[in-house]
Amino acid sequence: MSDHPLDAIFDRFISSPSIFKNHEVLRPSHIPDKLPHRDYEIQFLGKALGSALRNNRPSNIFLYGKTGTGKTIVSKYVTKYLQERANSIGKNIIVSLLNCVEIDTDYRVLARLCDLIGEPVPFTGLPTDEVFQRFKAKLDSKKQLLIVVFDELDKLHQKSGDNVLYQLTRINTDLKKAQVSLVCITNDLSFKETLDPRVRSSLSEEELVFKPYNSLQLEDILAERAKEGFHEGVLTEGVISLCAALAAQEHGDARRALDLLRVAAEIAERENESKVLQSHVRKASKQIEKDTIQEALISLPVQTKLVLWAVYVLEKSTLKVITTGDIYKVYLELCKTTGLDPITPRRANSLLNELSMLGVVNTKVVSMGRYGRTTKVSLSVSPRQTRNILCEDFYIKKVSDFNAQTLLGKD
DNA sequence: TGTCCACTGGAACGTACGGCTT
DNA sequence: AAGCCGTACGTTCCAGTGGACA
Repeated sequence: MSDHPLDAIFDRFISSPSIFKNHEVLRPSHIPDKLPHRDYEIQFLGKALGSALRNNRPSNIFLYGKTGTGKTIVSKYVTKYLQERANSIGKNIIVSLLNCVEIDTDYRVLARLCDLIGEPVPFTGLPTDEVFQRFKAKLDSKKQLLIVVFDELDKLHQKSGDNVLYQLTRINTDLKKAQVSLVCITNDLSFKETLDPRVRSSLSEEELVFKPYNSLQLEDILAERAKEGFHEGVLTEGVISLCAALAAQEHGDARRALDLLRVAAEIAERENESKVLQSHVRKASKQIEKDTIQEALISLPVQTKLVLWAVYVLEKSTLKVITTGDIYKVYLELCKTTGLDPITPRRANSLLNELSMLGVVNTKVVSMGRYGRTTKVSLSVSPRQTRNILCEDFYIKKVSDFNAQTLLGKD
């Protein structure tokens, strides 16, 4: 017991005090008591939803703003307190926050809402219409207000259209006891134009745009959280402002700023330092970028990985410009070697577009006149990292030393 | 000025699967 | 057991297109 190989490491955790006082406070999901620089937004939403306490159905609300501008947290902040106050006077308000990145079909939206009001439904098997009927019946079984917050609504709309939105905006005419209000959040400013006009007008009875934070405002936000999150004096001079400045470069994203600060402190702790230094923040910045890419790549389906590998292989070749045609040629060869059934060019093209959405590759549609119209593709993440991550895959391993040169030479 | 390449990207459809209702 | 339903992944078909070249 005295000479366990982990003793040295574990002892360090026991003996030296943690940098963190409360780790949770530094997560973007935490809702603090104060939200600096969002007073107006909080008041606005509070006024809009407050009418619920007076038995009126609140207007439907549209919230715009880029990522990390506080849309989600302000919504949570306001609805949480609204629920508390409603409970204290015996009113029944249910709030459902739906993240449309995960809940991206009509069926899933309704299934989630059903779960919430105590009408569990299977995750597949029922007609969507049936789920809606059940939801409506259960909801109307007593007097209550349901506030549905659609976070990143554009993702739901993109995949499944506005069917469910239409139904939900109309539902109040059918309900006798219960009422439904909608809060829609999106970071796509032009999104509203793509909605069905009927849905659009009833969804945006009220509207609010969240402006990005500037560097100073981000500092305030970080300072506020740091008070609770860290022991006193562990953040050295300039750490907070560096986090703020780095995040402000990326359109004033508060989530990013918080992540930077938290990860920087984690790195400091791992390095057995008692204080967080600016160098830790820089390391954190690199680390976060790396993690994001890794997460995106590792979970890709095999076919997508193979298409990406084709891009990688071509990037390594002497070719100056990579087009979809070349990628497909290489892809077919990769399929031969790995023994996988190839997908069609059409499908490969879709996968390439998905990779572009993820920010893994750059794509640009170009016309080469006589020589047709195609898409120029390039890797937008480090090739070395792409290789390291993809080569963990069973199939990619088989083609890890594939050389595009011979193939291109033949043509 | 018109042609025509090498695709792009929308739409409809097919298949496999888990899981429901009757 | 039969008949649906939603989801994921893929195919087939094909009209549309930007711009270098004859």
